[in-house]
Amino acid sequence: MHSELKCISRSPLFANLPQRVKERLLTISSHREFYPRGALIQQPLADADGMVIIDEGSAKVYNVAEDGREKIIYILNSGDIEGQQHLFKHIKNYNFIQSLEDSWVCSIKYADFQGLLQHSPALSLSILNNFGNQLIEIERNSVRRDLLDAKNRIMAYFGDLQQLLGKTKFLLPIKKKELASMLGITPETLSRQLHVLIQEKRIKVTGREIQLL
DNA sequence: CCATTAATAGGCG
DNA sequence: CGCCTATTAATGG
Repeated sequence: MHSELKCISRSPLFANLPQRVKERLLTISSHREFYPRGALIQQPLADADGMVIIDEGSAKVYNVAEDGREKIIYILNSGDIEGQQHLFKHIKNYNFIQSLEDSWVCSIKYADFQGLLQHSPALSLSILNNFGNQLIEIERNSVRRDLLDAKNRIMAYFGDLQQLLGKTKFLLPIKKKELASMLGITPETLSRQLHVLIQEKRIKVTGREIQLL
């Protein structure tokens, strides 16, 4: 058991699977490819018929509009997987995935993975739960975008981080430009609303460090 | 270091 | 609030 097994075990999605299933996963996954900061891990229409797992590092999943503006769909961190939706349907239009820092990435071919799914109820359940969680997150973001103004979207995001990290003081995991893209606002609006929030004594900002008051 | 990118500021619709 | 432009700050090679 070297880094290959860790690569899969590290992901919450696979961590609690029986040992033999993990071992099978190993045989169908490619192991720890290195992507330097800024490298494209996947791009649309590329022949990428696999799921990716971020072993170490982080990446952004995004699309670009005609005018070149990019919209971040979500951020992947260590242990996160992307692309499992294509397990059930082959869609040609993939998103861009770009590493945000030097990262190590594993991948699994759909066909292989599907075969394994049929033999492991535990793995199937694991995938279902992952789908559920992802759906909840997407719905929540969607509601926020529709119902909250920029300032409250920002605070809602900070609230998430607070809950996730258990701290009221934390570093933003991404650049403010990218945060703006995630929240569906412009960097200028983010900058301005942060100032408003500071003046309202609701937060304190030092570079990427956020302190909730 | 310098060059590029990110962040902020101000004006306007 | 988004878009545009100007200026400054941060980054990374």
